[in-house]
Amino acid sequence: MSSPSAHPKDATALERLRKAGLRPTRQRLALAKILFANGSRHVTPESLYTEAKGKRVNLSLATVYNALHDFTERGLLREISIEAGRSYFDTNTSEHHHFYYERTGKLQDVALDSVRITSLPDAPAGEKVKRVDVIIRLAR
Amino acid sequence: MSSPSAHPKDATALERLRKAGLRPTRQRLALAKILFANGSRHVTPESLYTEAKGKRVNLSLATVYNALHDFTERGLLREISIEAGRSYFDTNTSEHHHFYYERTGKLQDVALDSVRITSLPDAPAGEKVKRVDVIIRLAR
DNA sequence: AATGAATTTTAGAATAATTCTAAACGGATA
DNA sequence: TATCCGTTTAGAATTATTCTAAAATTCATT
Repeated sequence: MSSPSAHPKDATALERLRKAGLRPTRQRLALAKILFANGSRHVTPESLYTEAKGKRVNLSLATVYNALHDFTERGLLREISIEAGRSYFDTNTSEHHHFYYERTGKLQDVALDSVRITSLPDAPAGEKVKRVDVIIRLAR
Repeated sequence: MSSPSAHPKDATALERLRKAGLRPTRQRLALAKILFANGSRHVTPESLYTEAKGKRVNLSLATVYNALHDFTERGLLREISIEAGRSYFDTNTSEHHHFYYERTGKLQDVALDSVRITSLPDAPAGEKVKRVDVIIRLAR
């Protein structure tokens, strides 16, 4: 096998991991390449695992869970909870919102400025607002 | 044992179930009494099961799941998904939002009018906006 | 290139939440 | 009261996720 940096996109994945302070292991590099190759994506651990396997990446499901959590902790991903019993990870870590297609379970980004929130309650004493999630649930 | 309607609150629970088209079984009545006795509440299947057991209501966890889903389908409850792997049910079915205390996993209602949303994107073609959920995540 | 310490990966077991199954039960109606 | 059909139940099954301890890999140092 050639070294990872022989391919153009590896540099990006490698840089990302380096900047995040994560050791660029073969598995993390492969996952980062899949996740950040194109635009914004939403994956579940299972979907990412299947996709990686499909690309002949040899790794275990536990590693996918580990990587998704590590990436999230280091700010490379954002976790979204929409439905009990299924977690989603979003490669778009900037502030934004979501459409959720209830029928299919798919997520779609909604630009931050297309939802205008002009008032919010104060945070209860001793607490700070960490994030405001807006989920626009869609049905036919 | 006295008949359920011998107690004042039973009438309310009974009525609720009747109106919703749900057979007022002993288990459903007991759960409805617990859920709707006071103001707005947020329960998990497990927490409601434990609470019912504590009150000497004899039922199984599966029944709690069944009842929560039946109640939700009939509009008596609203399901909220905040965290993967845990579902919450809210006795407040009117439109409103939530504070979510990440540390403790507790939910708190936020009045509809304390969050003013002055613009929303159009629903994608073929879809309708079913609901807009705003979750204000709190941390210290 | 070899060494070694620390981190990461892995398979499989363990745990947790939820759903399923099929039998027993109970509420509604005649 | 008899019957029908929805409901409850215990326990098994399923699904999602985390844990565990051993093996492998990375990275810094020789």
